[in-house]
Amino acid sequence: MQKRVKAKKPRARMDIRDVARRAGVSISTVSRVTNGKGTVNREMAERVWRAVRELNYQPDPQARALVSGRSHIIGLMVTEITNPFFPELIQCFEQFAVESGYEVLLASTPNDAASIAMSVRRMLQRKVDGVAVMMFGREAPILEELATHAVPLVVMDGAPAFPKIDAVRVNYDEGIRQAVAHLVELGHQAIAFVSGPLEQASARLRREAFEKAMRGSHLKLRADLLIVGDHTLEGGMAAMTQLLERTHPPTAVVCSNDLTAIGVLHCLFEAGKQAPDDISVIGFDDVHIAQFMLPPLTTVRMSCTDIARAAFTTLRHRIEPDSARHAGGPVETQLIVRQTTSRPAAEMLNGTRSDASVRKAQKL
Amino acid sequence: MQKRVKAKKPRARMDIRDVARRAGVSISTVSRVTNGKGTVNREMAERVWRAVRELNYQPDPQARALVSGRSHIIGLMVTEITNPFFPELIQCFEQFAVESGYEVLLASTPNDAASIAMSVRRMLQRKVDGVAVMMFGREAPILEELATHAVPLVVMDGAPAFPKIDAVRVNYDEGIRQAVAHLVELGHQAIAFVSGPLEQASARLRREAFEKAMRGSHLKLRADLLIVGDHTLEGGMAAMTQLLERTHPPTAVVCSNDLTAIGVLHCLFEAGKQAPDDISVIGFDDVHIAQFMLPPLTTVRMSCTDIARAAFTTLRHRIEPDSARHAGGPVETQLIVRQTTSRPAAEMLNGTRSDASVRKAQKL
DNA sequence: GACAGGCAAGGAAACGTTTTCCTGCCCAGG
DNA sequence: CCTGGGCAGGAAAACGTTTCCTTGCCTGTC
Repeated sequence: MQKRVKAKKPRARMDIRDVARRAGVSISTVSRVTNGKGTVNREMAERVWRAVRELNYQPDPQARALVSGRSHIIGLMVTEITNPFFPELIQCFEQFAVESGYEVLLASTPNDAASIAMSVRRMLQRKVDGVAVMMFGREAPILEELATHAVPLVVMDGAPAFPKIDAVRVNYDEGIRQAVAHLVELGHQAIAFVSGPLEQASARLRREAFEKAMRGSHLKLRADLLIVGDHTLEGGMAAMTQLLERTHPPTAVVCSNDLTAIGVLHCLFEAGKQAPDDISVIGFDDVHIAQFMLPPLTTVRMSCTDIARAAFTTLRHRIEPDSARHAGGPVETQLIVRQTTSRPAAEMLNGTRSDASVRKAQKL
Repeated sequence: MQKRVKAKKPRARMDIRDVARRAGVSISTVSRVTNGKGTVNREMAERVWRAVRELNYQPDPQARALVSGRSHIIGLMVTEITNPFFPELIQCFEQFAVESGYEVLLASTPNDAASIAMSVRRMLQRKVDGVAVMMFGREAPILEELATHAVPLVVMDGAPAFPKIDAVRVNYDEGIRQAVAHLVELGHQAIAFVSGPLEQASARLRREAFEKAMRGSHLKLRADLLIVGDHTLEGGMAAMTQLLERTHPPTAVVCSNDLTAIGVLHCLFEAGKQAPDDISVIGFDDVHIAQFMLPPLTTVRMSCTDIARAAFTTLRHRIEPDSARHAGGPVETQLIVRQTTSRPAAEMLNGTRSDASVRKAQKL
């Protein structure tokens, strides 16, 4: 009776019962063997594994989840998926997850409370084992709801919004310090900063890093050169427009992310100016496309692989306390000098405006 | 006995039994009501719905999937998630999916056979109700394996690789015809085309569209101006490098996607030239960032919303035959003229090379 | 030598649904 | 008046696992 004589439908998938039958053991034993829980005889385990291989048995995740309560799915919540940094991050994260036998459920929500709440609901309903969130403005409601349900959580871009929440720590200070130092060395004195939306922890942290860096130099921090943007291309344009209207415009601007910097570059272009001749520009993230800008963008690099790894490892450690905890310190950042920075034009130092071509002549 | 006196753990989630009890009906009735299957008394249905609302009952997807065999999850397989067109597409797709009560399982695989096979396995294991694939080189193995398991499938970028597979149709011809016509009108005669990897259906289709468009003009199609690229920034650079080495270089180049065009722009920059003065450049996709290039990229727009909608609707129609089928024809494409195209420099028409600054003078 | 204790393995309950089967019931048609 | 058929709704089976409980056996200790 090993094979049914009149098997009407050759069942698509192998059952745990099939394995048990083939190995000549009970299904409990098969379960114990495949999950590595409990104690089993060596030789018997061997038989089970062989049967598993021969039948190409793969347990049904749904059934498994139903009884164990663990879905082996990790939720990944992002806003602004349009920011090219995110796809890179998502890909890395997914890779780590898959390697460890997890699946990734994506929620790319608009940044309004209603959508976010909806996404959280969906995650909860699917019984995700953990959630990684990226770049939210107001993460409080999420954290609350997820915490209520005891879902492990990690925020990927900075501040531990609540003491109990894991966060991957990023050393924003160093990269931005390098950026400012680089500009100072080139002779800049009026340096502007275009931040992201300040509800975002990462945006706040970056701005604070800038302020710290400025305090560390001999330069004074001019409040009129601190613009709050929104981490988008359009935001970058708007910010630069404001900056150009200042009576004493900056000679350099550092941006909270690359998208903003690209927007700034574009604004300059529309105003008939360009980096670095008229104004030096520095971005943040080192998105892949940054080096293809015209001219290639000087920016601060932050490794998405590092962030993804840190996030996943921390999360996994919460889910399976036996797994390795994240080793190593914060994710480091580092200035990459390309071609949007140079010495400020001489007359700009006096705070007067002038025509770019004239300045070029002077530089020669 | 409505409330248990000594409820030890207030169960996190409401059960179908709780609803049944509260509504004073059997669980079968609750199931029938919430799924809209079978026939139920109006007034009784009302009672059930009220109980559902009051208890905030949400059925457990795992249990539901276990018995019904349908997971309400749709797999989304993409390669090259780095291409900024994809995030936009993903977001749209997810939105449509969520609106219809589906979840999206993301698989952003490298483009090698092993990874793809693995992703397919994962999808199968999770019992996805359908799969949408985007931009694969060799989709054959996927299609085969998925077809074996009778999983509905839609390919999002073009050719119906197999007669039985759904595909969202895109009218590549029109946009590219407009692009070529635009260049012809400006007076270009030597027009190059940088294609994507030809294993990709969409890349082939776009190239054929270009050939068709050229045949439709009085221009002759020069084989030495047909470069095959790979849809990446680096590929665009490499292609332009080749083109510049031609004894009779083109005065205009149309690219199979925006990334390629941006690579081309960058190559020009490194060679001390620039669009459109030295060479006109046209992209394809109209990625959001295209308009922020310096100068803003002339390109062919293809709506990611349209594609996502078409893909999801077709897929859903396969999954639930009662749902609406996709209405409307192919997704249309359309030239967006920005600033990387202009009349060719006079002396370029003779096929000689010259210095850009000299040419600028001539133009005045 | 009896008995406690641990270990290996099987049996069966449980997880939360959908779906099949079955039982009344009402109504219409002969 | 009897009967067949459809409809509303309940009981129970099924889905494929994990996990708890039990049993038998072996070992070491008093």
